[in-house]
Amino acid sequence: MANRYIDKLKRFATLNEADVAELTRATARGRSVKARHDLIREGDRPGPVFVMLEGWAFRYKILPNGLRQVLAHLMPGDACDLHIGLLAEMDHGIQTVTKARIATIERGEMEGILERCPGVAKAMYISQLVDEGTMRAWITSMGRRSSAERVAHLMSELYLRARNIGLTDETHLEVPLSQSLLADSLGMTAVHLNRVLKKLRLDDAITIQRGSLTITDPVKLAQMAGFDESYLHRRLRQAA
Amino acid sequence: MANRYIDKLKRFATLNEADVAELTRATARGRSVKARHDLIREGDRPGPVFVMLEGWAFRYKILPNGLRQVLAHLMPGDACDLHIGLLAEMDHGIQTVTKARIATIERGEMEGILERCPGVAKAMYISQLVDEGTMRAWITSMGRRSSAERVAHLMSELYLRARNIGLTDETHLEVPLSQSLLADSLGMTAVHLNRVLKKLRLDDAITIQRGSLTITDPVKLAQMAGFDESYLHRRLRQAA
DNA sequence: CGCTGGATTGACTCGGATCAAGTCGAGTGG
DNA sequence: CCACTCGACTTGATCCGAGTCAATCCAGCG
Repeated sequence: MANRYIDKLKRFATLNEADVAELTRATARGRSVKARHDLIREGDRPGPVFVMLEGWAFRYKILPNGLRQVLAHLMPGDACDLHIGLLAEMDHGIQTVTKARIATIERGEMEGILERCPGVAKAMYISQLVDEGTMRAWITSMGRRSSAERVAHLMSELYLRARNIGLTDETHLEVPLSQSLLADSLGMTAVHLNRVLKKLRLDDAITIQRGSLTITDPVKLAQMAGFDESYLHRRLRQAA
Repeated sequence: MANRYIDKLKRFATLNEADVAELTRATARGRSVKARHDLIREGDRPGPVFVMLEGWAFRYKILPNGLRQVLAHLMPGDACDLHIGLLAEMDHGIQTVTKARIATIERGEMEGILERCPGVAKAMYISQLVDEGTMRAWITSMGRRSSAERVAHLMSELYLRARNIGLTDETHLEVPLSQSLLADSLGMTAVHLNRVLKKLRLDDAITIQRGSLTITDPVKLAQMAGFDESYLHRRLRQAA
């Protein structure tokens, strides 16, 4: 059975059989969760590390005035922070978008894995660095890109990440995110997002319809996004 | 002699004498760097982990069109990513604001410390989680707060972080950041930042003059920022 | 004493928010 | 099978926060 988490970690470091066995064991039990369910809420005490096996989720914060900001999208193979258990409480919530299957790894077990399997530890740390790079890209987008550039950039990010885990065909990808969720990801209103999407459609860059994203012109999209894919770190340091 | 890095780590976990000795040794040699000097540039291959002993610096990205986005401010006691060496190249640069003193810890040495000193490792991981929380707060600010709220929020962050390392008196703090640097931190223009600062001054919330920040009304400031200081994690998990 | 880089202010423009109607599609129940 | 409903998407009209452009102002300094 496919385990996208292990597949993803393999992209970051060489895993030997023992590593894979250990990871397979740790993520064997997956529980199912329904759509729009909070896996954890802001203020909660962190539980075990968890890993998305199937389905999408997102990290978010709610401001006192009720506004929501999405902080990251989690797709199959993504995990929360490795050391999440060190903090007393969550500074943000994580909610599923779709039905999902989630594996949880208890804190002690995670520490054991990091200790026993240096290859896995390396892959997990790289994965975390990549996630941080994505956050920096989001800050940059929010601060210094126009709304059309922001949309193009997010779509590029989602497309490339999905492609890395085999969720795309040539130009096409299932994106189960509503426009209001996308708007809350990009720091704009749903109304304005809708207009930007229309413009991108008319410019023959991308089309989103019923949860299905089509990249009409990848080059144009990447250009208008000012997208630098190196931040998703295809170029990893080779040496040990 | 004061070592703000060790002081800061002590806030996150209990360090025994061996831990302190190890850290003292590792950060003993500090080199001096002049103001406005790039410690590392986007695209560079990461070198050793480094730690700010004195002075301020900032992480930043430059977009193709020349716009700059500041991603984080580093003050004494702050460090770059622990595992920075795992990546092939930097996705952002780090530049000093003022003259600074920097300690560098080679990769092998850092691995040794993480292995030999679990207390230090824990403190460093918590410190990194706090930095990530700060990034999430920035994304939230950029996406969903008005410009005045953003300014108030950043000033609250800087004040509290500075207070944690003993750089403030009651209401007062040296902030060596120019208005254009602040504007690039907050995703706005220097002109508009200037107007917002004026408004905050007239509202008797804060005053900035010649690099000196005065918090006139801390309560008002925190209120208008919607500032939740728990994200700087004063409440850490107690248990081992 | 004039030069220079930051800070400040004013006049004007524009991107994106807000407010207000619809429209469309997938269920749901009669 | 069709009317009803509800949530998500679209579109238009208007408003306002923030950007842009362009002058100063001011302190520090060679």
